[in-house]
Amino acid sequence: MAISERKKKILIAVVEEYIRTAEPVGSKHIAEHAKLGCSSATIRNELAELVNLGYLEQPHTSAGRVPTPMGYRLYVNDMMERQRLGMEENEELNRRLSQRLQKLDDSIGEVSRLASQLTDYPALAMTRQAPVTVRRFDIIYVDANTFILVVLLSNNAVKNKLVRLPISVDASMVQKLSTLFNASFTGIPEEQMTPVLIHSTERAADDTMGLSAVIAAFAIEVLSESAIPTAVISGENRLLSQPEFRDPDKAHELMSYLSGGGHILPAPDNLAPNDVKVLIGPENVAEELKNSSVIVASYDAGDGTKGLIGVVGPTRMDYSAVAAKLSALAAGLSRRLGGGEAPPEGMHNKLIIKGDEPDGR
Amino acid sequence: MAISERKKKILIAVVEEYIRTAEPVGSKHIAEHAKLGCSSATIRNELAELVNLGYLEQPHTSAGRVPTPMGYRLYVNDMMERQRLGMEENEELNRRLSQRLQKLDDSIGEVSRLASQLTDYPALAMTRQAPVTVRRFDIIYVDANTFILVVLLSNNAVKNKLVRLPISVDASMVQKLSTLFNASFTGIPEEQMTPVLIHSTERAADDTMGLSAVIAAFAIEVLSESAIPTAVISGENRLLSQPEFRDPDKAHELMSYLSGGGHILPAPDNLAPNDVKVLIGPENVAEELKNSSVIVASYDAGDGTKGLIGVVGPTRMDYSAVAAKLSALAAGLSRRLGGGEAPPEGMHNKLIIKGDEPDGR
DNA sequence: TGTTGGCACTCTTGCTCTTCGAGTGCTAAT
DNA sequence: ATTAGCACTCGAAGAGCAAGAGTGCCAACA
Repeated sequence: MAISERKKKILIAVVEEYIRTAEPVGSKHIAEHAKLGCSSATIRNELAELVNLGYLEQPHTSAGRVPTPMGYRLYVNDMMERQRLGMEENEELNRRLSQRLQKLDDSIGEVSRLASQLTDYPALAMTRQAPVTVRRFDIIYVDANTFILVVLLSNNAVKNKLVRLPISVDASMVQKLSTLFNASFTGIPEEQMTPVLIHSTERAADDTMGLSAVIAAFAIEVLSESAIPTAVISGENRLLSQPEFRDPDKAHELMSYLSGGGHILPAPDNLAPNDVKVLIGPENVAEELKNSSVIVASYDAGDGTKGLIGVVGPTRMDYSAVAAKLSALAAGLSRRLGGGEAPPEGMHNKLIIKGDEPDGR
Repeated sequence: MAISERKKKILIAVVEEYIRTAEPVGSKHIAEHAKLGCSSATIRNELAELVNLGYLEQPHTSAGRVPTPMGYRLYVNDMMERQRLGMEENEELNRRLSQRLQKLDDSIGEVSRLASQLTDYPALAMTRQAPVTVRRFDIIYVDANTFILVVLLSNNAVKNKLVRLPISVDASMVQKLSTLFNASFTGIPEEQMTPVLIHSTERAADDTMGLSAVIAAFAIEVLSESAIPTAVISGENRLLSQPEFRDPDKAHELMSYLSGGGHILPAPDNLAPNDVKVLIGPENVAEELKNSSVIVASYDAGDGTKGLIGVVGPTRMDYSAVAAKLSALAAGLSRRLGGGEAPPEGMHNKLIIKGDEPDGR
């Protein structure tokens, strides 16, 4: 159903004013500020119709109007100015982004923090790995009781583990095992690392001390860790600056749901890279999010790995600004992490450096 | 100044009841519940004196009494029942602890989360590394354009990085560099990895492609990363369930201070391992914490690395229970991470609560 | 001297009642 | 179709009031 041009303008005025002030918007205000050439009475009539159509509602009879989720949806779909970040702003963003990605660990956490800082809402970042395999095993012999396992994964991540043994092993055994594992454990998914396979490797190497089991266990652990998507949320406290969360119970409910992890973000794959998706109020599946909105952008980290950056806020959220920022952020990430083609702007990183992971224990 | 036995009992009653209910405690209640053989009038007299002495205060003339920071301090120093965790509870704790420490990465984050879950307050964990050095370099040659840098640090952590080069290198060069770095870059602190040293290595290896610089940069990066203490906070949202943070502004203030990082915890070293320290209200240095209390336990992660686990809450905090839990957690961590000698599982170390000068200002 | 019952006093909390103002819906005039 | 005008509604804010909890103090008592 098409609605008149004037209704659109009025709806826009209500949504944007409400986003700005969090107060119900009255007809008088619109008449004065949105420059349509008509009086508040006319606008009152229009507003009444918009309420009938379901785009607006009033908290009580003698208050101004507030957008419904349906109203926001119409606004987002058809009317929203698709903001673009200014040049300086974009550069600033990219500067901060590359600064953070240099950190050794936890780049996903850094991304999440950055998104939250930029938008001033709680933000959430996750990556979902395409199924990975081990591309290569290395075993560094440190001393008779100690060696370091290093595996290079198909997504170019490197994982390692320091292994200490109660008994001593000689270097040749380690060498032999390394060769065997590279022969039969590379390129296969976790499920195929069966006890049978492990056992046969053990025999082939004359390994009486269960080293094969240790190595295989590590491989399996690494692969299964990579399979579960990791999500990091940050900036939860920013919720509290929103007037709709002045009620500590509401705030607490949502915040503990958020800290619970990343069931928040929608299906990971059905988003084209650099696409931005908006979920308004009841459009969210989770009960806890029915009064909130979520904006998600996806990026492509190369090697089939997809990532999402999302932001959570009240339905009265600055969709336009947040969408623009997330979109720019996702684009920046895709550019930096994504497939081989070198980033156009990156004169400074001659070497393309890809992740690592510490271990410690 | 010594105060009478009865005053002590009354103070204890007030503190514990207030901790439980967050409501000012009246004389009648004490007369009925704390079984001293005297009437509410007597208690009123005693309460008035305790107010004069500065241990209690009343929000307004006709309300019950509430402990002052000084009152809490006296309670914590002299009167608190040193709680000990029950056997089952302790086992449960250790079970959950070892479960979490198995995770590949981010064990400090897991510790922080566990502490927060156990105590139901926001928790913070950090480690401060003793100065580390590289114990060993390994360079895994993957292909002509790619190799993996692996360094083993003096604290047994292993760090790695995948390096891709725009040009090709042969394996022998990599081998040579590896030997050279092991000869001159191991066992030295970051400051001694000077451009001069790097340059001389470069010449010694006939390295015209700046590989030495890449490797040295990685070593420096790793060492400097290890030097900065990392702190992870979690469970901030639990603040919101405390009545004293029903005011969203107060909650927001503290929460954003907390997410800001770990300036919260006090001097890291002057705590003996497994010691517990309590900072009450104004005893905290940070302005934002003057109305809150902090309980910290330290543990020894071996190799000179110290760690802290802390919990933040309102001054009306269950000092006894939280101190017991943190102490048990710290003991568990020391046992698992710490140097060779493992304290026997069952016997827990003596719980020492270290007082602070009640001066505050 | 320390303890206790009693009583007047104080101050918060929760309630109702009122006022005020913003914003509406409707009607009649343009 | 628009507009001015007006009566009406409803929430927010404040005043006033009663109830209740808890105190401080005094006089009596062991």
